[in-house]
Amino acid sequence: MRKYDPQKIELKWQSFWDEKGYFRVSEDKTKQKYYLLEMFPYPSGKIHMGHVRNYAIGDVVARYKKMRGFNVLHPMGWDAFGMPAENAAIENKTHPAKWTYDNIDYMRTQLKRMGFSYDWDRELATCRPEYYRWEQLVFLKMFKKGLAYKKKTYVNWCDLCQTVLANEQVVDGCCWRHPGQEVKLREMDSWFLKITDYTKELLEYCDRLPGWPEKVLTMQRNWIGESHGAIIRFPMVDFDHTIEVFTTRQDTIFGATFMCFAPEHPLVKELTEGTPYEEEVREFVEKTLKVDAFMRTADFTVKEGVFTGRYCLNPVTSEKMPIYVANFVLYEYGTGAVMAVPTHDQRDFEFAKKYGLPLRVVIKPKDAELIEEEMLEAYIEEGILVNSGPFDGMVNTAALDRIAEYLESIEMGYKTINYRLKDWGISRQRYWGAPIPIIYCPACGVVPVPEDQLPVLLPLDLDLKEGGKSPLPFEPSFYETACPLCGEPARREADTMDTFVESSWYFDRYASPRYEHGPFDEDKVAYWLPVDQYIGGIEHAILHLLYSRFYTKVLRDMGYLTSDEPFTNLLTQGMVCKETFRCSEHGYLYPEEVQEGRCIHCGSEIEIGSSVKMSKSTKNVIDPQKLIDRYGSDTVRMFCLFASPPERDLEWSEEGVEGSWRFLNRLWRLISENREHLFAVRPYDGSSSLTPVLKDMYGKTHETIKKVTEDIEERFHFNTAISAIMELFNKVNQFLNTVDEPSEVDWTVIREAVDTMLMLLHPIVPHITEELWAASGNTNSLAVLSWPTYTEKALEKETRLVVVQVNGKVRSRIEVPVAYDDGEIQDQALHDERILNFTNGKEIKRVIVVQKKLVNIVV
RNA sequence: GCCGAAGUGGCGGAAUUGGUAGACGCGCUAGGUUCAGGACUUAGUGGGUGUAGGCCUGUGCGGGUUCGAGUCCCGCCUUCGGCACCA
Repeated sequence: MRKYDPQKIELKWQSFWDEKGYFRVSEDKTKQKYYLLEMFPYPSGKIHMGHVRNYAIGDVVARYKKMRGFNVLHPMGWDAFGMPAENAAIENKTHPAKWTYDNIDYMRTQLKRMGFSYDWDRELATCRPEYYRWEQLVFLKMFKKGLAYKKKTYVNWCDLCQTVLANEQVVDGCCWRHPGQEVKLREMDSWFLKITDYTKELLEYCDRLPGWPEKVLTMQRNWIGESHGAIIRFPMVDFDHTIEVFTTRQDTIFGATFMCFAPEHPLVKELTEGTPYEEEVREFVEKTLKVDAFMRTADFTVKEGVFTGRYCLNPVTSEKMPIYVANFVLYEYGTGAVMAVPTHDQRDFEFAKKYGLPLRVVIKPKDAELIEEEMLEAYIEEGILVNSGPFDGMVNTAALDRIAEYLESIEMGYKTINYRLKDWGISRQRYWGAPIPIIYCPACGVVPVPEDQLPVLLPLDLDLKEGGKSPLPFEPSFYETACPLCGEPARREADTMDTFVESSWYFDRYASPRYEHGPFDEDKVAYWLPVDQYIGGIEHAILHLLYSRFYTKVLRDMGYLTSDEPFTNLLTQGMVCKETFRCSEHGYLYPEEVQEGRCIHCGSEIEIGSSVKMSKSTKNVIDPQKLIDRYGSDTVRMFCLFASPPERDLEWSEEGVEGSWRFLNRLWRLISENREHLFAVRPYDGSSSLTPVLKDMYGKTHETIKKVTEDIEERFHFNTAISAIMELFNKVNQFLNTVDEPSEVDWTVIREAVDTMLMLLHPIVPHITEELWAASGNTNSLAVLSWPTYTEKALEKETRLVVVQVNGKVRSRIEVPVAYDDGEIQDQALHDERILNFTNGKEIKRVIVVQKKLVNIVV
């Protein structure tokens, strides 16, 4: 046989699998289904190491499950709408559609070159009308159910994106796509999806997803942000309104001495209009809103506010409380207004001190007094209620419920739960997205596009505008239409949907991707869904994974789906990381711009930075295509799986890739050099008796099957699975190195070991294993073969190793017949020569024998 | 501040239920092969110490439980991730 030439054999087997159609699946009720899905890629241009790792992990599981007899659905598609396409199109003077479809074509060949076992017949791209028409249909159904609505409100705006962002897309007060680009609040008309209708279920089901990492569930729980408290009503003085406030501290109600509004609160304008305070309040509101979200919400920002000239009444003390507008009150949280209790809340305390507002202690420590004038900070510990009427003397935490009930009895409030989660803003003022199927008629108002007029096509014959502004509102051929109700001229909605809408249901569409009579063929969806195993990056812990859960529940309630949750099991793989190179002249450098520790542009010494996620901005990227060209995809796959367990970050290592390459070459040589011998015998079947060395190899083979099966099945720990196979390989190799002329029986045992290795390695490195499998005389394809099973008999041994400790320290290891019981083992251990050195002349206090594995002698 | 995860050789990482710490791979050292390099191959490789059999020590730090602790308990430290003027 020739030497290992991955380029040749990999292409050969890829077309073999393709021609045989091994990975095309249909609903087969006689088999157990297994839906394995990796997060679909954005067609950014070419695949990166993150994709390779994600899809290598998924492919092992898919191929393994197939070998285990499951009917495996393993689809692939493209998350194809989104801004990068527009930006690239403007830059390269092309069209987002062309850019996107070209990228898809290239990336598809790359994925095929990796040998992933996808059912390519199910491929979908979300930018195709055949896909987004159903998204528009579901939107209309949501609109009719009141789950999609439009409102004018303050939204997050990114200047670079030229669009609105959802709350989930704001990270540290900045745009998620543009770190450092501060998000501004802007008052706009926007479409929202009512995810808050499902808040409780989304939260409750966090406890019913045992297959999800605790980390992701915690992040989702945090994001939903449940807090138990009460709504309290404050009647206003000389103004016909009652202010409602949410608080978790209703126990402090007797100490509430003033009220604060968020600057965005619509009531602020009403309260001050035409009063002497109007001007000052307006100035303050404007000034505060100009400050970006991050600075405004930083805890070092000084608490500031301005008096509105209005008062309300404390519902339990009837005391007059001045109403302020304050920068620290968040409009998005609670009701946008807070009751201020300066004695027991630090923010309120600072605010009261600054503006000379009254303080009243209502909680005191158990064994001390608190005097308002002497307080230097708010008292926030547990304590005893004082100045609280009928509640005096109670422990404040115990009084929470009682005070809520009291407020309820006087109709001044009620117990409630508040959530941080807000409705999902999906309007985007961008071009490359799915049009929102709505028409505005001067006479009839907001009118949904009739379902039989779907899809509302995104026009492709447009020129993009510099800076990213959408051309849709400027394109009469798009926005000019007739009202479906009255037939008069009307205007189309020109906003498109957030691309996260497309990715919230694509996994359902894979069940029937070509279905033309609705979003889903219900029988097929019922067969395949939910996804049994979902695999992707942790960065989607709240965004995509929360939206998808919400959509699943909406689609279920519309009757499309029967499952409550989209993904039964979730694996969040770690990032691929690499150190960075930096030149004082040229900034970050690509690895190829560095030679012998120097910048190839200026020759100055480079600075090596710590290992961070591979990204274009830090230029610490490795192009997987170059690796494939050099080593083949099997080596790349193996490296990704061997270097670390999937949930952990993967540290890039050139030497590590070399190691995988060397192993595959050794495997190739082992089989090609012994091909005739292997070819001539059948694998050992366990019937004839074996020499101890051969019995050892036979046992090791079956141990390896057990270990690898458990590692893949139970833990997805492919790194240890590969280690185990390497151990078996080393054993076979060592045998061949020490025995000059192996006998026929020897070869049968070797053949079994080699066959087993190829079967176990197949999901990891499918091409080389197919080639070697065929080369050693097998006629069937590994891709459709059954996963090997181990026999208990093979694991049985004649002797076992027992560790002997004296006072917990290992002093000897003895080989005993397996038939020995604990007493016989103990006896032999006590008479062991090495052990006698430690026990001679000492009193043996105690001897512990553990599971025939270990003896500990206490002297 | 709250919540979560993690800390093991020169490096990536093993040790699944408390029972041989460092599997497997990389790197390194020495030898073989080679004109040389690479590739391949043999042996070694936590630290300390001894001519040697060996001994001592060792899983972030300090305690504890146990015959026995990387693993369990208590108290810290560090790193990473999430949430956070959340009322």
